[in-house]
Formats: sequence, C-alpha cells, structure tokens
Amino acid sequence: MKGATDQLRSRRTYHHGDLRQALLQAGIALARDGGPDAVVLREATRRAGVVPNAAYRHFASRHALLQAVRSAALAALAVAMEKQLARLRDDGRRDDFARAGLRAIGTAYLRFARTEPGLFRTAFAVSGDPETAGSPAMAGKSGLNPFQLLGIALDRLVEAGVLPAERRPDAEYLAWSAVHGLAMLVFEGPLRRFTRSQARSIERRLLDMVEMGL
Amino acid sequence: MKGATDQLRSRRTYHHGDLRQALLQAGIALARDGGPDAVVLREATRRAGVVPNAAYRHFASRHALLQAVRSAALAALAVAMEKQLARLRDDGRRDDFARAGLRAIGTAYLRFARTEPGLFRTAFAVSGDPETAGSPAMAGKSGLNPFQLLGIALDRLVEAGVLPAERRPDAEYLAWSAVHGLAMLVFEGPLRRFTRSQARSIERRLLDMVEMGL
DNA sequence: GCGCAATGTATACACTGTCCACAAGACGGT
DNA sequence: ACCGTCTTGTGGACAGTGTATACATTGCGC
Repeated sequence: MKGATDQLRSRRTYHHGDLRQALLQAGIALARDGGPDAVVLREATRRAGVVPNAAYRHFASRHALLQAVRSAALAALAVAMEKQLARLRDDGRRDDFARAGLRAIGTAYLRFARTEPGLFRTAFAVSGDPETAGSPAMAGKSGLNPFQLLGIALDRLVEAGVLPAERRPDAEYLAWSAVHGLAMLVFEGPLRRFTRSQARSIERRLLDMVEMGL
Repeated sequence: MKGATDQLRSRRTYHHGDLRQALLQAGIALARDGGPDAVVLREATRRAGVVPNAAYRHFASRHALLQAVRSAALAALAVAMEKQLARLRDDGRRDDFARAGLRAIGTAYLRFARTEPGLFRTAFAVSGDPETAGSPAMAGKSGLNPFQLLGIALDRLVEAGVLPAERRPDAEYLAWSAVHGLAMLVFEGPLRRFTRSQARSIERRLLDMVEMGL
C-alpha cells in the first residue's frame, strides 16, 4: 500500500543503493500531483525509506532537488513534443509539412499542460536560473530541450519559404509566449471550466494567430 | 529602523484599530519583493505589531490573505492600464485610436510585469479560484479589472471596423495569452538578461503579431 | 452601566528545511 | 587479508512556519 513502507522494508542494507534516483523519482511523483510547492524534501526521503538528512548527500538543498525535478519535467515535455512530431506524415508539400511541425510543437505543449499540470507548473516555476538552460538533463530522446525543438521547427519554416528569414531571429520567443500564456489560462485561469471542444477551438485559433502573425 | 517595532510601539491600545488593512498592506509589501511565497502570515502579523493568531480574526488562513494580496495586485495592474489608456490622444482616426487602445493595454501589462515582478507573480500565481473573478477588489478606478479592460479595448476594435465581429468572441484569451506568456519570459525566463531595447523590440513584435493574428 | 460580541493574546502541536556530530559500510593500498 | 579513509546514512537539535484551542481585553448597544 504505502510505497514508503515497502521501500523501507525492502532495504535491509545500510546503504540505499541508488538514493539519488529514488529521491528524484519521489520528487517527480510529488510534483506530478501538487506542483512545485508539493515537492518537499522530508516527504521524498520518507518515500525513499530514508532519514531526512540523507538527502543532503545528494542534493545541496530542497531547491536543488526541485531543480532536478524541473529538469525531468522539461525532459518529459521534450519527449511529448518528439512523439507528436513523429506522428507527422510528409505529404510532399514542404510548406505544409513545416507548418504542421510548428503546430505539432504547440499542440504537444498544450496537451502536456492539460494532462500533466503538476509537472508543467513545476517545469516553468520561478527560480529561472537560465544558466542551466543548455543542460542535457532537460532534453528528450533527441538530446534537444523544448526550446531547441521549437527553434528547429521555426528553422524548417524558413527553409520551406513560409517564414521570411528576417523574421526568424527571436521568433521562438513570440511563439513560445503565445502558447505558454494559453497553457497558463487553460489549466488554472478562467478557461479551466471550458469544455474540451471550446478549449480545442481556442487552441486552434491561437496557433492560427501565431502562424499568421509571426 | 524596523517597521515592525515602530508599529508595535505606536500601538498602545489593546485593539489595533485597522488590523485587516495593516495585514493586507504588509502582505503587499512582502509580495512586492519576494513574490507569492514570501507573503507569510507570521511576518505580516509581526509587521503589524500583533501576535500571529490575531490574523485569523480577519483572514481564514494564510491562503485567504494571499488571495487578498492577489486582488490588490490585480487592482494595481488595472490602474496601470487605465493610466496608460488615459495618455492616449484621439487623432480623429477611429481605427488607429482603437488599435492604440489595445496596444496600451498590452504595454501597461508588460511594463507592470517588468517593474513590479513580485506583485505580478503574485497576481497570477496558482490557486485560480475563478469564482472571485468578478470581485471589485481587483478592479482599478474605473471599477473594471484587467480582463474587462482588455475586453473593452477589443470591443472598440470591432466598433472601429478593425476586428471582424465574428472573431471577437474569446479574443481576449488569445491576446492575453500572448502578452502574459511574454511577460513570464521577460521577468524570469531566458529573456531576463536581454537589454532594454532588445526587450522593447520583442514586445513590439509580439503586439504586432497579436494585432495581425487576432 | 452592564453584558455580549468582536478583537487580540497565550500556549501548543505538527510540520518544514537545515546544521552538527556520529555510525555503518565500501573500497583501495599495503 | 587487513586497516584506514572516504562516502553514505543516522540521530538529535533548532528555528521557522501554519493553525487549533482556550483565555483576556475592550468597544458597543441596550
């Protein structure tokens, strides 16, 4: 029943074996239902079947653990994007394919925010530390993080002649802004009680806006 | 030096007088530098020169206090928008004026996020409780909250013939999404260390995108 | 002027992050 | 094969938090 107790029982050795991973996994579970504030050091150690202070052998602070969880959440988002991209079929028309690529990114982003609100909020919680932006810990199977995947989709738009090259620089910020803002509205703001189809409709219009306005 | 002590000294009566307001004010100050997580019940009571539990006579919980602070932050945003709107000069051309109105809303929003990051983050922190959306506590001098001000700007766009009427419904969500997303990027995300002019440029492009893509 | 409702206080509990000193075990050099 | 050292986990402690429950003080309406 209680994973914590199981894990505690199942460990008869003094050393845990892979405590860092266990703590990270527990942290992810906590973030999953409860968002960033729910990832609590003591609870994570409890679930790992270990005394609170043991965590400090692997993470300098609660904040460090949270950053690790954050990276994992971003990686999950990247994987979701890659999956959505993989479903695309190239019909030969390069411009359509490029456009579909950008939409796939946006769609995956919004779906992730809807289906994993806790992880989503954790991924984009405060802190910031933009220094760690390039870390591979937050990447998907392709080794690219969500921002980089978006950048590639935009590059393809330019290659296909859909997006004028002079508008390419910094375009990811515009696209990301729109989609991220909508995601915030969808899972917490006033759009929360919209029906599925209403939400879909707005999502489509927003992606239209981005496509037209970029 | 310490406002807390001053306030504590300055109260010689058993009753505080206007504790609710004092707590709210302290909460706003805390949110101002530190964001939502920094608005801490005990610290607020300390600054009000009162024992922790006294707060519970005016707020059911820390969360209730935070909601009040949130409303105040939204009201401040509404005031900022109204100010920006008031600076507009009508040159006779209705379409230009309507467009400028929407841009003023967006500009005020972004400026607020930049100059008052703590309040901004508090205003749009989790929780949600969309039930309280109509509360006058989060309104500006006009009695309208930020969302309503945005709605009016969009109505004007329709009246001026700039925005087709069939695209009016739910348009506030599209516009808000874009601007809000950019605000998040600006004050915490990867855009934080952009120069002022770089940020300005991106803001302008984003507002262009909204105007064209709505 | 008195009694009651409102407001502020005292004490207490469970919970958190984190520091310090110590114990248990892994592991490599002799 | 041993023994010392370095890593990892433990125990106990402290300050800080939100909040419940019981009590004190005071303003206000009759």
